Amino acid sequence: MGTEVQSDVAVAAHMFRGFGDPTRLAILTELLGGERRVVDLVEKLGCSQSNVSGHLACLKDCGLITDRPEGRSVHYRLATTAVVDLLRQAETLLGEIGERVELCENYRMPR
Amino acid sequence: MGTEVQSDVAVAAHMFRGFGDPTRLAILTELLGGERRVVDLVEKLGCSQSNVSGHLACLKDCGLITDRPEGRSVHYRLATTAVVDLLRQAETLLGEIGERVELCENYRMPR
DNA sequence: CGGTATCATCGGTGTATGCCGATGCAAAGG
DNA sequence: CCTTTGCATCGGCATACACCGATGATACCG
Repeated sequence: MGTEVQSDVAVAAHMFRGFGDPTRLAILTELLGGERRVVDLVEKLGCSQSNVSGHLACLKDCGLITDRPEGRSVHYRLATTAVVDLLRQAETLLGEIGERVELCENYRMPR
Repeated sequence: MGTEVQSDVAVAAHMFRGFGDPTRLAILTELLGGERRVVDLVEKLGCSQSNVSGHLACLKDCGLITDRPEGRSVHYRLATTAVVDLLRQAETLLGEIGERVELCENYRMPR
């Protein structure tokens, strides 16, 4: 019982971590606009292709996104509307505490 | 606009990271049951008091929780119902992809 | 006043992970 | 075939950060 809750918390934290990286979140946000190819995301985000592919693999394994291979390219999209709902709820929360979050420096090294 | 979106993404990712640590998420989950003292959380979570205090400071600075000093003890609680809503939405999402998340090993979790 | 309880903060450490360039690999096109 | 294009994966750093024990700081109690 107690351990089960612990496990649930661990899984939930794992999922939140999927959203907790700027690059991954930028990918998810971009996918709000519909399917995107890897090369499109690379151009949009301005980071390396290997980096984007790595994050896509993570998001896919986590079940947050789905892929649709087509010829040489692979199209990615959000796996479920529940992801959209969570992002929208996050926007709501940010509307209330957004300023605070920016000020939080407890776990943020200067360099 | 573009840079603004980037900034928003960074802030949102920062907030998600608040939920993305097992200990912090366990704290937030425990606070779903109402106000808790630090010592209560320490006993419940079974980790060091300094660790709990550190996470509480982070969550507080991020605006996710609020504190209410009372004598020697400090009572913590969720700052807004929007936090509750986000946690509930996360449960919904986990209900759909929870199994997948457990299998994701691209970016391991800290122990 | 000492003594104790509650919590915050500091210093140090180990590790997870975000990043890149290089490489591997499959699908189109000539 | 050979080349090009689109992705995935590997090897390797660099560092953010989660953790603990020790130390302060404050309020309560005898």
